[in-house]
Amino acid sequence: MSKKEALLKAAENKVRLGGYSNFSFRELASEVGIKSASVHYHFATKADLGAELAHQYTNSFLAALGEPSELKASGKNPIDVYTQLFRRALVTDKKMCLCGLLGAESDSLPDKVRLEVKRFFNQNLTWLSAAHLTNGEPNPAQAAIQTVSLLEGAMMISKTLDDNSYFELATQ
Amino acid sequence: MSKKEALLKAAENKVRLGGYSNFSFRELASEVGIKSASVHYHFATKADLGAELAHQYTNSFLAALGEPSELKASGKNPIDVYTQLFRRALVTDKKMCLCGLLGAESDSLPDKVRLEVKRFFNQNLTWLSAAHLTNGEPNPAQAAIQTVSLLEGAMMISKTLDDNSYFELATQ
DNA sequence: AAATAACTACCTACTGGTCGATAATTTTGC
DNA sequence: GCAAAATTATCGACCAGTAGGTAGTTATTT
Repeated sequence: MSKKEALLKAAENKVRLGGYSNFSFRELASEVGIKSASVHYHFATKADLGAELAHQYTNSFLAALGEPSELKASGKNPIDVYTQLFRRALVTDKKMCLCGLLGAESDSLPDKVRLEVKRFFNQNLTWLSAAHLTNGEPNPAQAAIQTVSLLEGAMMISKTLDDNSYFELATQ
Repeated sequence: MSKKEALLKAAENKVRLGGYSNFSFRELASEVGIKSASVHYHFATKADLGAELAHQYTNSFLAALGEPSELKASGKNPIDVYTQLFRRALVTDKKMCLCGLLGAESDSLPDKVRLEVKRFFNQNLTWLSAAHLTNGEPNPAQAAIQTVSLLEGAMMISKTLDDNSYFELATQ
């Protein structure tokens, strides 16, 4: 893993625990074994780092999902696959969704970061609409916003109450 | 309004836009017309201020709701009343739910603040369970976590995408 | 020679928090 | 009724620590 990748990974962990202001160049640098000034070589500003982090997070997230039509073709319910991805983030990583956290504080985010968070949710809604459409839902757009809202909310509350059974109950 | 109340109000506005780290003693002080050192007279530490803020927010929120049984008795659906309170926060205040935002970053919060955020959700779940029970829901506890999850999630996404129609679609 | 990736040293701004002092007010004891 | 004591609410000055960011330098690799 390159230093740049290591910096992004370290930043992701911090942001998913406490938001955009929960990481500093000094902390990231010391975690990957360089100096804070060197972080500026890889990312000109903190906003650039945050934006690239959200961008790659979105890409990884969508890549992990696959295509709704292909999931359906292989006998899976794409909504279950989507739910499972959130569950893994909560249960395995024990962390919030990166964009769920950044979205909550989006009013105070630098423009380029906020833009990437918007991209995350727009892409998710597109994916979910397609998924609900293949499931024969009468109103896929509505089902899409309801699915992602429920999952983001249930994740946040389960984290807050430190009890994953709330997530299970909400998604059951 | 006393200086202390003004400080809490100023802090609420900041936190609801960008979380716990989005306010400083200096900012609050200058907004209410005192010096930052004087803020420490009213609140020993930042954590104390944050905890009292979340505590009062929870109390106001529950007071604004009223009792599920009384709402039902006066011909209202308590779940609609609950939804309406969230809608008002989003549409009128144009801000996130204080505890929705703090909950998302609860891993990085001082203990006493996190405790108050937990209290908010525990009280909300109790209220919602009672409300769904009066509505004759077969599984009130499940309906309760689903209701609050959907509302918190829809609020966050509507804020992020800067389009309240997502909230309307999700709650319709 | 140029690009890459790091460094040391430094800057200004801001953070939460502490200190002792100072008025103005309120409470208490005689 | 009044003086002493205590409480309330503020201040300026200061502190150590951290923030993001910059300038100029040094190796290493291409």
